[in-house]
Amino acid sequence: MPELPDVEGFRRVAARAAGGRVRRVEVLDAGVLNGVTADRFRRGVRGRVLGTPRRHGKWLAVPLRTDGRRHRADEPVVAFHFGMTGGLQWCAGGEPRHRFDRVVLATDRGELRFRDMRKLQGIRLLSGDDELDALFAELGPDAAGVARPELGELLHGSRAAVKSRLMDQTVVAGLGNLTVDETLWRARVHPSARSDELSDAAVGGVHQAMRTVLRQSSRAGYVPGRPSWLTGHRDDTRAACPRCGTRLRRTRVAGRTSVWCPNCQQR
DNA sequence: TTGCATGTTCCGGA
DNA sequence: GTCCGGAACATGCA
Repeated sequence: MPELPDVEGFRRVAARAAGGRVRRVEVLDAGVLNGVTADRFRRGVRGRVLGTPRRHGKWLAVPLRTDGRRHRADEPVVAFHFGMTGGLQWCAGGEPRHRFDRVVLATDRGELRFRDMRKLQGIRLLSGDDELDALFAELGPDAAGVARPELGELLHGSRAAVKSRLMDQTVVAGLGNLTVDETLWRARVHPSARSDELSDAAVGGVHQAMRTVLRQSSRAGYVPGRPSWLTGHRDDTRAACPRCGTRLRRTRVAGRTSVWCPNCQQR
């Protein structure tokens, strides 16, 4: 599931764990650790206090501290990426483990559990803020905060299909297949339209639609399948456009299944 | 059994 | 050399 809104939900989950000291680190499947051994991960995290979580795009960073009230720049940071199937859970009541729980950070107050079926990206242990900054520097601006003029420059900088441009995390960070389809449908822009050929009005429409989609989805912690949204109709191969009633189309754009309305979103 | 999945990365052709 | 689209990746499910 995880796109920006889902990760925003995971940030709120992690915020519940903030302030807790990690008493025990359980690596149930080291396959989710990226660039760090289970041993080193355990040693790096155990005994430290979980700080205020920070999200950029689809990444979630949890700074750690040992003593004192604040995380210092030279203290480690745990960075989570959830791939397509990952998630974070806060369990304070001794709930039973899930079969896809891969890493558990147990504090005095409860457990933060990283759950992931497919193990595509996983967890990194960064040595400090420099490494975190370097990681985030590879990404474009966060989609929830990008300003319209900047989005215009980013979109106009490429001849690629607007959908693949918006999905490119080094251009704008946080959008995925669902949020992009929803955004383009709202903005009435064809997913295969060339990014550099979008009019200023189209860029403005994309920007506004993106902000609305992300704001409302982030509040829920997922992209809602409301009747008035496109997302609720993705799985129905015969669904009609919620806006005009035309039969929706499903094609592959930028290598992913894309749902769009041939009437509302003309090239 | 087959195809598909809301993630990223890598390869090859234009 | 750069850019872009598609395949590949690992795993479970409909």
